[in-house]
Amino acid sequence: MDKNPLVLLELVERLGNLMRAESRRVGSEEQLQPVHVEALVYLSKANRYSNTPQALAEYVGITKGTVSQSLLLLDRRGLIERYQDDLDRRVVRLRLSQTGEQFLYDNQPQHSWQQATRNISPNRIRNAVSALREALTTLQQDNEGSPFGSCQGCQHFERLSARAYRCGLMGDRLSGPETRRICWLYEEKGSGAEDEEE
Amino acid sequence: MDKNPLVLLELVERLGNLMRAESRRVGSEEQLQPVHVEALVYLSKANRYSNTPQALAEYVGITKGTVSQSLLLLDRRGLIERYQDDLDRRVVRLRLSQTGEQFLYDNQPQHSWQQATRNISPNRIRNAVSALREALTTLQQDNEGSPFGSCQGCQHFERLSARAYRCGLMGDRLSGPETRRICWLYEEKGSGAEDEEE
DNA sequence: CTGCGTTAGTATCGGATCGATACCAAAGCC
DNA sequence: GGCTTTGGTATCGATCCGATACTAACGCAG
Repeated sequence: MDKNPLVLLELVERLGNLMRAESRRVGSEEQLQPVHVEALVYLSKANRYSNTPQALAEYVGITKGTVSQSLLLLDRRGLIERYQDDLDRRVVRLRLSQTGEQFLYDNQPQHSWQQATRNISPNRIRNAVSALREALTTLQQDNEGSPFGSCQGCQHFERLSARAYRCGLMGDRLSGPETRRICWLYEEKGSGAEDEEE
Repeated sequence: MDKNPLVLLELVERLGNLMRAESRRVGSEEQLQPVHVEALVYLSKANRYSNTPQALAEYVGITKGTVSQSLLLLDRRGLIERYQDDLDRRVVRLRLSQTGEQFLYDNQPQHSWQQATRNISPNRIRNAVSALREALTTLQQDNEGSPFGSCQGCQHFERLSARAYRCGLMGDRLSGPETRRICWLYEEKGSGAEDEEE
């Protein structure tokens, strides 16, 4: 009786479908497609290494060409701002505009989810998170995809002092809040060797 | 620090995106879109109450018109069969054809997921399933959506004897395997009062 | 600095999804 | 028989999405 993993898959897919429908509902009054809402939510959580079209494309799983179109639309609507990177003038950096922030604040795409999970004990949620995180990590490795994660658990993360952090890969100082955002350079803390217990 | 639910949402959405990408990959050689693969997988798990275009539409979260198109395509390709219901001649019943079964068997859309979850202990998976199931139930209630579930946990499920089951709502006898398929008439067993422990 | 390969992003095109609307046929109910 | 409701289908227009080709900037070698 080892079909519990498939049951889990079914739940994940179905919840994903429902939340996509929710994105559709939220965006419909502003004529936004689900993928646009997803992009806005992503940008609200991206850090300085992941706020580019490329990272967004990889995150949502579509090609950079398509993402480029969506970003043009969001820019025309004034929901995001695009500006050039200082060092590498090829890369475009993205951030939510004031209007974009307001849109998310007004529409709360995640509200129904928070309602739906409010009666689940923190402990069970932590357990579920840990199980799904493991599935995600393995899945990403198998697909050669980029990782996406936040500083906790990243092997490049360094703590300089009580409230000063640093990314060892890029060498940048990081603020406390920034260490909790989505990063594109995330690499699982290998802790030396792999555990291979049966 | 109660943002764990949002972390869970992020994981669910990202895993959903990855599995959708997987569906795209699986279907690409047969020129099938992700939604077609999803439909085939759904039909492989649907029971006698849920193998209709309507139920499928509700399950994947798109309109019945769109689903109708997809089903026409799958029919033309010989992956599914459509036949009329005996009692209500408006309703169309769907089932996988031999070719459709073979397609799923050859391509194993769920293979990468099973790989990704093979090292997660059954216990953690069970916990995750239970937490997500609760989220799903609440979400569906809030959205007035149909439930979708299998007989275990459904209030209409009756056990006649060791190996004989029955759906109390429809009055039909059910075989053992059928009690594990996806049903559209699922209603959560209320069990009187809710547990509200902290 | 010149040339060459690589990378980030954009533009364009065609195929396909998707929602909206209208439509048809069967069922249920007086 | 009429009337409403329900399950599916057909058509249309908007939009996404992948594929391809393209531009501009970086990096490196010499």
